[in-house]
Amino acid sequence: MEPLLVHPDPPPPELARLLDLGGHTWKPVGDERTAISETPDDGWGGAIVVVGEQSDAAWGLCRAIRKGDLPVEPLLLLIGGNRLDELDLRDELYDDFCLDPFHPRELEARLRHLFWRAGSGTAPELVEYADLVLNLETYQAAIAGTPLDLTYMEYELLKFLAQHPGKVFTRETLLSRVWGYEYYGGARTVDVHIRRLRAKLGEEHASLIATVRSVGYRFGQSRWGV
Amino acid sequence: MEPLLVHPDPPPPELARLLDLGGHTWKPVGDERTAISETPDDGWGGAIVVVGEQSDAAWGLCRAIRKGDLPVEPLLLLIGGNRLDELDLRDELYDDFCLDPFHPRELEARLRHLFWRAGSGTAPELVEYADLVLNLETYQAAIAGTPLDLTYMEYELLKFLAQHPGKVFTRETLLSRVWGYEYYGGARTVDVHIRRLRAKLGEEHASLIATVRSVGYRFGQSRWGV
DNA sequence: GCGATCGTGAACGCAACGTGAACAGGGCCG
DNA sequence: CGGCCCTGTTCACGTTGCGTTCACGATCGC
Repeated sequence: MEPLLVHPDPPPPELARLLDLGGHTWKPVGDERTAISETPDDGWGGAIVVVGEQSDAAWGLCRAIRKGDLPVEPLLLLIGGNRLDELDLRDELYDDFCLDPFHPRELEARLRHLFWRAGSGTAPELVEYADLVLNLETYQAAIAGTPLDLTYMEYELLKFLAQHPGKVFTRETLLSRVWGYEYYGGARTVDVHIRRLRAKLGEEHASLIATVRSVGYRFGQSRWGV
Repeated sequence: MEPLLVHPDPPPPELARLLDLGGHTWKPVGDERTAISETPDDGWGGAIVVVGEQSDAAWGLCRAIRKGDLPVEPLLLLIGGNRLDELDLRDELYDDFCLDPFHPRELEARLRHLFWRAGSGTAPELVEYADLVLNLETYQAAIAGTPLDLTYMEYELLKFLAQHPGKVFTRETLLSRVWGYEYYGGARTVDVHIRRLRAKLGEEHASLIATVRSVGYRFGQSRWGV
C-alpha cells in the first residue's frame, strides 16, 4: 500500500498514533517542496491535512495537490470545529473532512470509506477470474477480451461459479442456488448447461470448469498440477 | 431545488430545524413503500437517513435506494458514535456520514460539499450518446442530426436509458423509476414503449436498445472500462 | 467387464418477446 | 356540447429463443 501524505510535520500525536495502530504507512510533510521531493515512486495512497493555526500553509498544500503537482488522491482534512467556515468556497480542495478533536473510530471509518470510493467506487461491478470478466450491470461476459454470448441461465450459472472460485458444488446445490428451487427429476440439467458453457468458453478455456467425479463441478483453481 | 428525502418519519427535531433554517425543502419518509409513492416528478435532491435504534429499517431503505428503486443521490447518514461499527462492510450504501449528535455547521458543510460533488460531476443539460442527443431543457431529441418527434413517456424512457448507458434495467425498475409508481398488471407496457421508441429511432439505430432476455432492456453498448 | 457417472446430440415444449390492433381517457377545436 | 386527434395502456396472437428432457455412447472406478 502506498504511504499517506500527512501534514504538518510533525503531525498531532493522536493522529500519528491512530495511523500506526491502523496499520497505515505514512510520511510527515512540512511543505509542498518537501512533499514533491519525498514522493514515492508509486505515488501517494492519499493525504491527511490538518487545518490548524497556520491554515494558509495547509490550504496551499491542498491547492498544490489539486493542481496536479502531487499525485495524491483522496484528500482528507482534519479541521477544528471553530474553523468550519474555512471550508466555504473550497469544495474543490478536499474529498472529505473530519472534525478535530476526532473520534478515532470516526476517522478510521472515513479513511476506509475514502479508499473504498477511490478504489471501486466508480468502476462497474465486475466479477473477474483469470481471463474471464463478468459485468454484473450489463449482463455481459467476456473471456480474454472477446465477448461471450450467454443465455440467462448460462450467465447466472457462470456468475455463481466465478463468484466462488475453487469451490466444489454438487448439482443439488447448484440447482437450489442458481435455479432457486428444489429439484427432483433432472439433476442432469446442470450437466447440459455446463457443457454449453464449456463450448462457449472455447476449447482453450473449457478447463475452467472442472468435473469432480461423484461430487459435482468446480470453477478454476484446478491447474492440473501446474 | 428537488426536495430531500429524510428518514425516519418524523425526523429528530434538531435535524428538521436545521434543514428548515438552511432553506432546504424536504419530506419525511417512513419506509421504502411511501418513499416510492411520494417521489416527486423530478426526483429527489438527496437523502438523509438517520441510523438509530431501528437500524434495520434505515439500512433497508439505503439498500433500496442503491439498488435503483429510488432515484436518490447523494445519500448522507446520521449515525450515533456507538453505532460506527455498522458502517463496516457497508461502504456502498452511503456517500457520507455525520456523527449524531451533530454540530450544525458540520452537517451544513457536509450537505453543501455533497451537493457540490454531485453537481460538478453531472451537470449537463444535454444527454448524449453516439448519434443521439437529448435536450433536457426543450424536451427535444435528435438522432444523427434529424429531430425525433417523441411523446412524453417515450422521451422520459429514452432519457432514463440514455442517462445510464450500458446498464440493464428490469421492467419493474423502469416502471418504478420512469413511470414512478408500483405497477401490478402490465409490465408489457414497457415493451410497447420500447417498440415505439425503436420504430422512431429508425431501423438504423433501433439496435441502440437491446433486449436482454429474461432480464430487461439495455441502452447502448457495454462499458468495460469505466 | 460391469455398473455408475458423465459427455453428447437432438428433440420437445414453454415462456418471453415482438407485433398489430383496439380501447380509454384527455385536450383541442369547431 | 360533440366531434376529432393524440397518447398511454391493454389484449390477443404468432414466433422464436432457450431451458429442459431423453436416449445413447464414452469413460472411470472397482
